[in-house]
Amino acid sequence: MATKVNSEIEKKLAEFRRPLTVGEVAERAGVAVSTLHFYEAEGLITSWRNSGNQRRYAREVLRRVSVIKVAQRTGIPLKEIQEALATLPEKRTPTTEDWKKLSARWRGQLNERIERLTRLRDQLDGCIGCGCLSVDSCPLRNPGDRLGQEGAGARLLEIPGSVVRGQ
Amino acid sequence: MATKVNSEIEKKLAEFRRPLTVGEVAERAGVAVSTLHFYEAEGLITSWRNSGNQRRYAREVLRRVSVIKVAQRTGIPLKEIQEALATLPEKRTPTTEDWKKLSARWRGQLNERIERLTRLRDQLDGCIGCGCLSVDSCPLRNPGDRLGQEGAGARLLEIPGSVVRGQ
DNA sequence: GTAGAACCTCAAGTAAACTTGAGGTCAAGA
DNA sequence: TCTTGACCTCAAGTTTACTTGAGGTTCTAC
Repeated sequence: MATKVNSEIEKKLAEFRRPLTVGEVAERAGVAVSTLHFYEAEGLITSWRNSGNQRRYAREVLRRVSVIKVAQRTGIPLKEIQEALATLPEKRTPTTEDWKKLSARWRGQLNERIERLTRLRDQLDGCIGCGCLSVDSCPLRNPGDRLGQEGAGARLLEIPGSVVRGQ
Repeated sequence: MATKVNSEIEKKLAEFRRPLTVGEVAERAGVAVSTLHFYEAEGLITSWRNSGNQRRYAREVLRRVSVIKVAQRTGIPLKEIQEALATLPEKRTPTTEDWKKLSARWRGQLNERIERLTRLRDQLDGCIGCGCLSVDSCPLRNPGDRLGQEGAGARLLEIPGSVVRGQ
């Protein structure tokens, strides 16, 4: 009897530990299969291959993908996310502590973004309609923080060239 | 004597009304010349040509460019900025009231973005390090607002395909 | 054992917002 | 007049984060 119960438990354990296919990861993580291919190529996640050359994933990858998406929503570019993830231990499965460090790292950036946007909103209220926008002293026209303004998109657009040489 | 003073004043007025070249606009607005070409091609600003086919700008363009840049920093994509600017009167020079309408329109969006980021930060604090990230009930993994998340970059990245079919 | 779903690779395409380059014209000062 | 800097056009390149497509293999269930 006991052996029967044990084998049941083992079955479940085995199922739980069973590696995931790309399709499964895509489904559960809510991303496209092509995205997983892409993340792997960029070194954000890893996998191994089965005998037929198909990708297999450890369950841990689900959390990784979640973290990637959360970080992206805060406006952090993939490259930075990759760097942050690279600080996670490779040998052992990352612990709660490991993840918390990442969280702390990103929380600061998020706060900065929020502050910048808040300042911008306050200035927008007072500034955009008035005459000062056409004058050099307007805070909107000459923001102190000219680099790394806004998320991946805007950051890309404001660093190279135009802003460096002007503004 | 009076005529001399008058001619001085007229000189200054003429100087003030003198149309600007691309180079001048670029310098004063803090953008690259190529950016102005680009904005013009996209219908964000206008110019006329002199006899030698060079662009000339009304001074008003400086304010327009400022507004464009401010709007961009709030995370509004150029296309939307173009649409908003298109609501400005073409015949007369836009008044303070005209600009205020734009400001109001964008302030709402800015507020939304700030709120979303703030929620995200609060969730990040409680969530990323805990176990719930791997579970479907985690707010970070299943944010209620899946569309139009974040600025131009992220919005682009989250609308098409992957998210629609998953998450 | 075979159909059909799922997977593989690699190249190319997409979107936004510009920049860079080539090849040529225009304007202002010595 | 001549040189040099500022302009012009148009095509192509850049970055991020993926997606799409073509052409081919593997898995799974009947």
